[in-house]
This record gives sequence, C-alpha cells and structure tokens, in this order.
Amino acid sequence: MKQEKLQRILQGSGLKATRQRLDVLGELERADKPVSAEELYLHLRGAGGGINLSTVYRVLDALSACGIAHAVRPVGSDKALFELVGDEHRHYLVCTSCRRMQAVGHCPLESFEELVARENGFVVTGHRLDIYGICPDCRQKDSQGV
Amino acid sequence: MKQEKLQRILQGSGLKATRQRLDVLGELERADKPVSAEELYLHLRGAGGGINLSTVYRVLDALSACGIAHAVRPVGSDKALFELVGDEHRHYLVCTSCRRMQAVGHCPLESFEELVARENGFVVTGHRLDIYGICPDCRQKDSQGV
DNA sequence: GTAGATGCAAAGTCTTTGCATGTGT
DNA sequence: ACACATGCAAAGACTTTGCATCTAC
Repeated sequence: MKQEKLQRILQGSGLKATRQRLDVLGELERADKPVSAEELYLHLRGAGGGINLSTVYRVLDALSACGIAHAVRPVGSDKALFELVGDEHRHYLVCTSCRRMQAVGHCPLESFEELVARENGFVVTGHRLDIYGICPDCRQKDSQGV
Repeated sequence: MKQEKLQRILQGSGLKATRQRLDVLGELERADKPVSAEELYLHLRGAGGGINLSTVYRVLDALSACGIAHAVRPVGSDKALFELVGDEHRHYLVCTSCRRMQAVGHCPLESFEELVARENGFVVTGHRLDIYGICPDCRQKDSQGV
C-alpha cells in the first residue's frame, strides 16, 4: 500500500504520521497474520529504520485505541499479537503443534450472534473465534516420526 | 462436590492429592466462570487453608498438563484465566464494559469445524469462541449516565 | 522411605511509564 | 511554536524457577 494511504489512515484518526507509525502500520499490513510487538520491533530494526520497543508498544496502543488495529491473545501464546482491523473480520486456524495461524474465510456466526443477543439481553459488538488443531505440515512431520 | 471425587480426579491423572490441589480444584469447580491465579490465591488464602501463589500457578500448570483444567486469555485481560475442562465445552459472552463473562449454552460450530477441516486439511481438535458486547447491567447503567 | 509437592525468595518475560529530547503540523 | 511522539532506562505486572523442607503414597 502506498505511503500516502497509510498516512491518510493515521491522520484520519487524528494521529501524527510519524515514520515509526508508518513503519509499524506498513508492517502490520504486510503480515497476513497477527504479529507480536517484538516481531515488529525486530523486523523494523533489521530494516534499518530504527525504532524503540517502547515506541512499538505505544504505536500499537494508539492504533488499538483508534480501532485501526487490535490485540489478540491466542491460547498457548504468552504475548499479545496484533493485527489490523479489516472491514471483514477474520478467524484463524491455530496449529497446536507449530503455533502458526492461518486465516479462514467464512464466518458462520452472524445468525448465532443474533440468537445469543436475544436470549441474553446482550448487545453484541463482535466475536473472536479460533479453531485449534494440527496443520497439514505438522501432521506430515509427525507421521514421519520427526 | 465431595472431596473424595476431587481426590479421584487427581489420582486418576497420577497427581498426588495434596490439600492445596484439592483446594484449587474445589475452587475452580465452585467458580462458574474462568478465574485468575490471583483470584484463586486470595480466595484460598482468605479461607484460612493457606497456599502460596507459586503453588497456585504450579497446581494450575499440573491441572492443565493433565487436561483437567485449561487457560484462556480473553481480549482485554492481561492475565490468564483458568477453568475446568468440562465434558461439554463452553462459550462466553464477554461484556466489554465490565469484563464479566457469562456462559452461553449452545455451540453452533460443530458442522462448521468439519467444513473448515476438509477445506484446509486441518485436523481440528477444538475451538474457542468469545462473543463481545455490552451486558444488560452495563447498558442500563450507561443509559442512566453513570 | 522416596518421589514428588510446597514455600519462599529471586529471577524472568512482557509491557508500561517518567522524563528529557525530538518532530509533524 | 507547540502539542504530541520518541528514546532510554527504570519500574510494574504476571509468571516461572531454584532450592531447602515437607508430605502423600
């Protein structure tokens, strides 16, 4: 995505378009799965731009507060992972062996949400679904006795 | 539940039935929602039995390793919450205002799991679903301008 | 009696914060 | 120019670990 578009995203939420924020935002966009603060930090630091880990956390906070990104805490991970909030929400297959996450397209929950809301007097604003299992790669490795 | 039954649960998994483990297990059972290590610790400490916070963590680790309990990491909570693994899995409504969790009975995902597994070559072993929104209490408070 | 569990304190990891300095608008 | 962002280092929160002692089996 062009720098200008990232810039517009930030400014649209009243955030200054600093290099560090543009870098983090770009990195989040490039990743197709949730990433940790440290991963972002190492990538960006490696890329030469230069950024402080505290800044990564502060940028992620700011993006989360504006609804541009949000944190997820998968079972089995001790650290928070961040991803951009797309217009369509995503769900993930999480491999319990290698911990890799892979997106699933379709979300089967809209109608269920309505039912739950009606039954419980709850105003539903969103949901989070992770499906756990073994990915094809790990299954193959396991069967080879690795 | 009777002490003897808790004892059998532990011994069935090869764990010694110490007072501390029985206490934690009993407390997890009494709670009808996921609880943090600290909550367990404070409750049990208050109850007079006496237990160390490290021990609470170690007991929770042991219970998780045996599949008796498991940890969840709700969005918005910085600490892990633990609950017993029932024979039927549960899903929760999480109020984004007061963070209280409330169980939902039905799980609509069995058929979806099959589809996802088939499409992705994934061996599905479980899933986690949280639904976020505003609970009736908070909605009322909010509308009163609190 | 012995393997394993607990308590205590110390260390570890992830995340947040205070403060001086730097920078986008 | 000024409000806001960053870097650095120090602190904080949650969790884990080492080691001596204790306890269920």
